[in-house]
Amino acid sequence: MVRLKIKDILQNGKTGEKTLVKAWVRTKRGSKNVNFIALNDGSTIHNLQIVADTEKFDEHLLREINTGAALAVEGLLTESQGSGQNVELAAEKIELLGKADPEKYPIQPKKHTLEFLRENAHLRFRTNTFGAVFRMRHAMAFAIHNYFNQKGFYYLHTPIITASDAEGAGQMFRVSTFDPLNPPLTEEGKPDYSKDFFGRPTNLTVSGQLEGELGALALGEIYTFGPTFRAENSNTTRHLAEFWMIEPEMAFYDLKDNMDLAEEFLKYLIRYALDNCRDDLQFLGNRLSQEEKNKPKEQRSMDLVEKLEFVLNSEFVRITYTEAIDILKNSKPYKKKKFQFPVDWGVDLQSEHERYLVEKHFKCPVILTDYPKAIKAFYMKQNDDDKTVRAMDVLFPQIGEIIGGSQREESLEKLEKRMDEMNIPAEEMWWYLDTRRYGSVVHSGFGLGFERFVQFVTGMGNIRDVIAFPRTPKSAEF
RNA sequence: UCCCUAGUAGCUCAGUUGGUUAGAGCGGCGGACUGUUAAUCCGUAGGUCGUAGGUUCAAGUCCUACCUGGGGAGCCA
Repeated sequence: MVRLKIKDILQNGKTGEKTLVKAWVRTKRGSKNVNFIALNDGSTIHNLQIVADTEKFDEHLLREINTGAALAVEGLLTESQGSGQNVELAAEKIELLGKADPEKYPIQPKKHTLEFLRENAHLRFRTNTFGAVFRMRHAMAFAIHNYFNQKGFYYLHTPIITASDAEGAGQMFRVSTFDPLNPPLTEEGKPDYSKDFFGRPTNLTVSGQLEGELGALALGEIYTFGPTFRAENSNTTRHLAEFWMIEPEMAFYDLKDNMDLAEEFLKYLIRYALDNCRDDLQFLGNRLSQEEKNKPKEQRSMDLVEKLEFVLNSEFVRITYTEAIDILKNSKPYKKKKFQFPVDWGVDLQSEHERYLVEKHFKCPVILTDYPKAIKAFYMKQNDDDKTVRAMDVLFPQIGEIIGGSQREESLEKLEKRMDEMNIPAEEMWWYLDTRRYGSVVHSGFGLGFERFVQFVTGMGNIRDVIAFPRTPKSAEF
């Protein structure tokens, strides 16, 4: 007999049909004559109710059907007499596949805090919340590939181990096969990396962008989607030491094309979520408003589905950094000295400033462009004013910068000059500079932090709750 | 890394200005109940009060250090 997924049973199951399910017990209730077992197999947020007449089954077996246990149940699908569900399974055969000791199993049918579940990350998939989050995470990953594939982008696998730290995007994790207590030494007494595995110092990648550009300048449009590593000692709800990033890179795209793509891309993903993840979104939305129901009304966030629809239907505001500074300088919080950090042309915007622009002033996603060159990376296209570069940051409500990108500098001369100014060793980057040497063209790209996007779309407040096994400072369990 | 905050039963928390045998709800277990919806009712077990020092006649409560969690900031995606 073929096992059916609970999602299919609830959607297409016909009453009167013999049905087999294999799943885990969420709750069991019952009286003398009948037991009700709520089963979940991960295919949907919804449970299938099993009805077991106590006289049909061994008392010992029924006693071992506890929360967390795995069952195979065969029976007739019937119309439900109760009000919580349309159909239920009248059990004829129950096999206990794996028991779960109720004295020890940590996930009990009660409200658990996210912090507790994080410490039980190996079992938290079995909760409604994390089931919904990880189904949605999958859907978003799938939609990303879908989007780029249908636009003719190629999925490029850039290296995870890299010898260049040219991007300077923070601290890197060293990759080495040396015995830390006893590395081969040079005559000066330093570790002799020429004897290490790669014959040179190597690290885990902080970005696939530079390699991505190499691909784009031949294949046309590429994207990367892979793990990224930062050894920063960041302890926030939006940082991980290991996270996933999407980095499209496109030949012949200028900054406007880049912005258009970023906006269309984000909207595609949001629409995909609304079209394909309704039940999970509904559940996560309800969870959120439950959590916030004690907050004063003005502090509550918008309903999750409403928020997604709002972003989908709004046009992202596009302004320059310089215009943003003007707006901030004329803002109420600035005049009342409410901002903690200074606002002046040339300084990087702080999250309080970004949040003001997005949440208070424009009340919709904002794309900021043309930042001062001093606060941006060496590879960004320099404007004719000699002060700014063709950078773009997409700012979202609540999470701030979700996308950072730019048009890339295609002039070899300008790029070399800029690298020299910023003390970036051009010799080591000969392969990158070769793209500007041979057939250089206008091109652009951006990076999207996958977990931050999943946070946005699920409404989860802490980034550690949208990745299965979070890696953060002092934390690499599981 | 900095600032704030917390660590008491499996979980969520209470524990008065330091003062006898450390409490509740949920969960667990036992029982009752003719279809329940995280069911309900009755009963019951369960705690070296994060770790190490210190102050005191007396520390869950005060002090110091460390560990871990959470919130905010910085760095950034």
